[in-house]
Amino acid sequence: MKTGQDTPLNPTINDIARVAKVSLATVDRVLNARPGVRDKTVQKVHKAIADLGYVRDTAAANLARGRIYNFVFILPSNSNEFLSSLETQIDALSRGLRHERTRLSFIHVAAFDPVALAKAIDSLDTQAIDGVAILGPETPSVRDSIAHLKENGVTVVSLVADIPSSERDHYVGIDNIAAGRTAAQLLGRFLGPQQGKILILTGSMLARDHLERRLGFDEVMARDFPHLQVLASLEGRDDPDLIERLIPGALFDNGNVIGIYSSAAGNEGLLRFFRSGACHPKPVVVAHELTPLSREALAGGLFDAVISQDTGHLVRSAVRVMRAKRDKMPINAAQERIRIDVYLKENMPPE
Amino acid sequence: MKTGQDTPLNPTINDIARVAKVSLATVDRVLNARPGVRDKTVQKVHKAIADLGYVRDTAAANLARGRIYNFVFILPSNSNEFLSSLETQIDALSRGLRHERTRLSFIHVAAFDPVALAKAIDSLDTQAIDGVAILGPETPSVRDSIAHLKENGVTVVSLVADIPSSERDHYVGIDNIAAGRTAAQLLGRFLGPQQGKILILTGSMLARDHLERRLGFDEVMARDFPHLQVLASLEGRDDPDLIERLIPGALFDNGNVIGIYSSAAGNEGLLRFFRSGACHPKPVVVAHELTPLSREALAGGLFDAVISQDTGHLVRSAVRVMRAKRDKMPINAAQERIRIDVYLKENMPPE
DNA sequence: GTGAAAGCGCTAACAA
DNA sequence: TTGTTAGCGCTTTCAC
Repeated sequence: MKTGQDTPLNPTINDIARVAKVSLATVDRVLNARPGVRDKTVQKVHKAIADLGYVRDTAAANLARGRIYNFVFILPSNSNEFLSSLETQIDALSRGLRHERTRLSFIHVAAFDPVALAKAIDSLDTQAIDGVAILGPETPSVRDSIAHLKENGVTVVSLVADIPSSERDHYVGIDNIAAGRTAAQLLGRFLGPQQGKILILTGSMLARDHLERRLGFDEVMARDFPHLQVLASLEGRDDPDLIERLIPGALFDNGNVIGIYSSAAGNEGLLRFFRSGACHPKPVVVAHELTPLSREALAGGLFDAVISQDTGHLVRSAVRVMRAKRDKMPINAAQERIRIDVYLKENMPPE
Repeated sequence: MKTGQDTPLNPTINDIARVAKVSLATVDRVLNARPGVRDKTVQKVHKAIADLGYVRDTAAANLARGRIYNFVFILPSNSNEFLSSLETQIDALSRGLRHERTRLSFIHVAAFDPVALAKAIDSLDTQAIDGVAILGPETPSVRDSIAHLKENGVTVVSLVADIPSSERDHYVGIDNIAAGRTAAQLLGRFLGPQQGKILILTGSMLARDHLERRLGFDEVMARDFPHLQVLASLEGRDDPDLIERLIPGALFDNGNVIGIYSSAAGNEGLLRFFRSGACHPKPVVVAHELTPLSREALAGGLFDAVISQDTGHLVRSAVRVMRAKRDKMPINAAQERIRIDVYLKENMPPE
């Protein structure tokens, strides 16, 4: 055995109270940075904490506090499979967490609409809420609204698309540049030496995740596959109907499209187009997000690869991070890093 | 808002004691299936539990119990990057869990040696241990040793390679058949229409994970890529030196090897061979496990794809599962499913 | 500024 | 067979 040989019991607040020669209440005050303690006393306590290597037992703390964490997810009101999966996961986790003093809820805001998003954020009751997870565009008004949340002590995480210029505490989602690079690599390798054009479906130029994917995609295409010509992005606004209408024209105008990178939501439109039989030979397709529809497409050979992020992990991670930030506890970076999942029909998870 | 609208506080044992008209102690006895309660009383309590929808607060329970979970990992004494990563993760998690009443340790057993494994399991002090995670071969003696653990109330999970014929409580690891299928798909797609032979490096025929990978690999090769000829497995016993010695002969004997599936540990040997410059043109290579060495090979183009399982997830999942089983709590299947990660040089996680 | 004491939800002696 | 009571580690009144 290499670890856990001896079992020196962890010090408790009783120990530090004893060592610092103060009462439990005082230890608690400095632990929680509450006012009304003389500076000298604070020092004494901190010294004892450091000397004993004290780490607070959050489970016991929460039990005593009777605290209930209240977290809100703000999501686009758009309807697509990825979002409903996210919502399903929130509901499921919410049920599981009812018995761990944590309440989750979500609200909807018009997609790609920074003004509506800012308004929704501003309308939140900062007194009643401990943390907010935001999936939406990055604009000055959104940044301001986030700053306002932070001022009022609310923890903020960005979800799926980062808002790095804001004061958000953490970003929960994949590295979208790397995701775009991965898509390019797959498409390029699968196509082999043949020459032709690549069509890119995106959602909106306002969505940071979509932009970043395109960036990464172009970079690898230019570097490794110069014989493939990447066309301008088709903006589908994550809307299946719009996408279905746009595709035929784009394909016809350009000719010789041998690959498609569907980098946003709305796969349904693309699939409807394929199923109409209007496309021979079928281009190699790399799409995003594993959903019932994309699974089927993968299984049936309509999609060749799907790049995905696990919505369950996304939601669990957002909640863990918001809790940790709230408790001023450290987060485990490795556990919270959302993986860029690559799915072929062979490694799709069951169900 | 869709969820968490109202906040009906969860019932506690006080509530069920009141409803069932018994004392706290009796409720506790029923809850923990302790003896010495009249059947009729048990019924009453169960009814109250059901009526109120009571769910035990494990955090409070553990606090009161002062219980310390003691979990042991049994790992091959083999030295390779995957195993050391696993050990690093165990150590790291162990440190993090010191303050959550959980102690982790690991012991080493000669690799691919069922007798040594069974002996190691038998030598465990079942009184002092709450759970064991086992990474090793599946044989009758191992099964018996596991049965013995179970009889003594120890939770058992199999790790990385399943031992389905035993009474293990859970398997923590990837679906190795699907992993093999994925490798075949990648190799086949990357190679395109060219004809040639595929070399397979395996560890040991005793290792169930290795066997399953080969199974899945062959299935997809036969179905989708009949123009590729899959050779017999080269048994490298996860030993870099042995592998380096075996490869040249295998390549020479067969000729026209255009793809390699390195399905076990010991990538180092393969890489040393490549770096000796003895191989032109370099075959397309799909390997297993993301490690410092395989990262480098991926980045440098020596490996074309790496199939992996996250050792951090593996360890965390094993611990969560052992804890849940110990507490007779349900596990979240989705969270505990270990993903088959596919890495290209583009989507390697940082560091 | 500081401390004493009650209590969060549960368990475990010890009595009865 | 059942109940009483004193904690687990921490927070939070309410006094001093």
